[in-house]
Amino acid sequence: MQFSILANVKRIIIWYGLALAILVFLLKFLEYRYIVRDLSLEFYLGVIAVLFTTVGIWLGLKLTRKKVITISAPQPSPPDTIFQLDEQILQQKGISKREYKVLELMAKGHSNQEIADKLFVSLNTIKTHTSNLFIKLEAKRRTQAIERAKQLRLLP
Amino acid sequence: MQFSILANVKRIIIWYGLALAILVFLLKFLEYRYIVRDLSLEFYLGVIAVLFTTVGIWLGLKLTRKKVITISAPQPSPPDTIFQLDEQILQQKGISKREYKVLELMAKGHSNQEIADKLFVSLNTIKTHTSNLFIKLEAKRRTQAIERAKQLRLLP
DNA sequence: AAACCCTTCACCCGAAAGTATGATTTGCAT
DNA sequence: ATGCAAATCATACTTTCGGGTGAAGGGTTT
Repeated sequence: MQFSILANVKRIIIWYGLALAILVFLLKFLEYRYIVRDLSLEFYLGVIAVLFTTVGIWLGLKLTRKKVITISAPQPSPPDTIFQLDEQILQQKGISKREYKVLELMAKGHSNQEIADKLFVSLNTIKTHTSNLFIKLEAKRRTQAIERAKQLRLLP
Repeated sequence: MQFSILANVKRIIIWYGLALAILVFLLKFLEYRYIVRDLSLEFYLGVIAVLFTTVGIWLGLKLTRKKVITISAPQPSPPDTIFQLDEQILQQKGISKREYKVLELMAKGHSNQEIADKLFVSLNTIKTHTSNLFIKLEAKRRTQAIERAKQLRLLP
């Protein structure tokens, strides 16, 4: 929500006053022409109340529109710019193909065991790869390695 | 979190009618006692209008706060690179401010201890936050939580 | 006042991650 | 063939994570 609230308030007040004036005029007009005394004060009050409650609700909604939630809006993830791997940096950092594969799976949130299963190697092998990755990416943790890799355009 | 809308509406209507009745009574009473014809119809209308606009705004706020009304607003997500946090999803997932702060620092590659130091709280507190985050993001690991959060547009 | 959420913190325990070191095999280049 | 990097695996050990549970205080809503 990026618009001036103050600017809008002024307009709202103007509209508010205008609506009120028109309404009063309309009622006066009707009162002395057609309906006259058939309708009691209670009726008028009711009409006004309902009308302005509606206005109020509308205002309330408008003012807090940002808080309205969406029930189902699954983001179809990346409509982003097409990711282009920077292989130069890959070579520059001395990251091998296998290590990069591990890095990818790591970034997807897989555990070492899951990566091992996916690549049909042992857990220890993955540990070795990750350890080497951390050294080459100057990271202490996998989350740090992932962040580093994204900054280096090694990951989308 | 869903709850009975109908039950609330019934109560609101009752209160609404009651307030209206009381107001009418009050006005009638005043009309024939003290103020009488000094005040014009316009004045009454104005008072009623303002009053019920207030009620309306209050209602609007209450309704939106309770998330009863849902208006889907699927944003097309402009091709620019500026990250726009999707607060709707944040609320939808029930992620608190503190939890989000932790999530941010987590995504930057910090350990729980580092996050604790940065936020001046204990390690155990961060552990609680992360645990709750994993539940809310349906993740088993921090790397998975980060990946999930990025897909949900909660993180750049 | 009661119910509820957020934030904070604690303790325990098991699982996963990370460190260090060493070994074997394979493919590729000198 | 020799040397070397890559890939594989192992053992042992430390650190970090994560799950489960409980609880206290502050704030808001009912």
